[in-house]
Amino acid sequence: MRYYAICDCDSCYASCERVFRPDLVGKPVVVLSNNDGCVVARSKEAKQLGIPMGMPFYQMRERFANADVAVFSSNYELYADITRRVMDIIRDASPEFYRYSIDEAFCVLDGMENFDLKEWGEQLSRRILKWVGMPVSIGIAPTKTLAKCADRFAKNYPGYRHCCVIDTDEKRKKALQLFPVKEVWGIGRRHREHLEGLGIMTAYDFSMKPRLWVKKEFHVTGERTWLELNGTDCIPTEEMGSKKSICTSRSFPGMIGDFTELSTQVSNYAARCAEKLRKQHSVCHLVMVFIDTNHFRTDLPQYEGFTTATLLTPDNATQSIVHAALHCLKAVFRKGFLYKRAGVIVGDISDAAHVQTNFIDFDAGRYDKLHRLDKVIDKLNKLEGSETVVLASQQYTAPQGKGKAAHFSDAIKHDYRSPNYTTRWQDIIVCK
DNA sequence: TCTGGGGTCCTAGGACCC
DNA sequence: TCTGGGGTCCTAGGACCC
Repeated sequence: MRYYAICDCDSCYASCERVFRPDLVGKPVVVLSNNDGCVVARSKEAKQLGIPMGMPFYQMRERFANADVAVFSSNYELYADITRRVMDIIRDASPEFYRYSIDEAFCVLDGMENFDLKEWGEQLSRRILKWVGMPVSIGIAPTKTLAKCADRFAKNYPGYRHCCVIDTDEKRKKALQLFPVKEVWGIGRRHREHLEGLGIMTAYDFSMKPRLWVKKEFHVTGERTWLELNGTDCIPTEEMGSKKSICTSRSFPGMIGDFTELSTQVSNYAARCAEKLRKQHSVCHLVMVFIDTNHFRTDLPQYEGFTTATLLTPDNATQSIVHAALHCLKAVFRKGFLYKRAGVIVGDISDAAHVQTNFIDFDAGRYDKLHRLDKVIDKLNKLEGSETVVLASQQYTAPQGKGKAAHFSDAIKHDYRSPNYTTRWQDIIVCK
């Protein structure tokens, strides 16, 4: 019998913040989205206070102060570094590893027939807590969906000591009977409404429905979930290959009506996409740009613009992507609206090693130059911090002598950001 | 004043082809 | 009155995930 383990950081962002703030252990902690917009992560204590996910910060500010909730702006540099350390430990401890998201990884536990899986999981969780300071829960079962259920038990009941194993049919049935159907991996809001409307409340109720009925009502994805709950392993362990599309988008702290200012933002997002492409050794053929007005401001005229451009030759050079994105922006921009959000998506992604050069656009010298330039820029930005070197179009100097050129990162509000303890020398902790 | 960001897969329906 | 049938590809939108 094959087993899967899901290893999942508990309240990941909040726990990352606590790694260097042990005084906050046991206290409510929340992490905010970009621009300190809304709550995107909560510690267990914050959840117990009834703070909902996605709640706008400005509506909670007072309540947070009263309840002594520690508030942090999101610090993805810190979270990326802490979780990388966690993932390294999991990778070392498991036969086959695949990272599923920033805070989760699946392991395929082949060849561990002689191991006590419960003991293995408990040890791994203890090791990560000791070495990195991150609490991790582990669920182990014959399918990924059941492992996710087990993980939930490991998280919610301290008696499991951070690891829950479903390895018999009795345990499976008992777990599913205690498990609300809406919390099953793969059951979202729409399916939940549908199921609960039919009186199907637990994962067990769902698992007992006839397979054909499930397929008719919930299509192949619902059928897969049903099979997995019944113990049939059918969600493929995909190779964490290259992404098929890459998106960089932001909401602005205020609103932007000026084309030049907007084009600075779009240039930055395009440059980020190009960087991400190079990092996974890919090129894209398609560049897409969208701009949206603030849909909360129903008193203002609304507009959502979206347009695409195809590159003559698939590419990942910053200059090429930025050029295409600005071309899109010109096409989609309408004067007279105040924009709140913009983004660049690159799609039709393929391997950089197999680029077919287009004859019309054939200029090997130009490509070679751009790519060498990007290599140097990437290196400098890695060494000296991102956005040390940027294209001119990424720099916007505000008119009327507002003074300083607005940098990409400066455009985002983050009043409660913690130091980058592990990635910047100037932020390193000093013992006094 | 202030309301996140980044992905995947599946399906239905239209365009188009023979 | 009578006006085929079957296949593929593409795209928009829905649903889900973290």
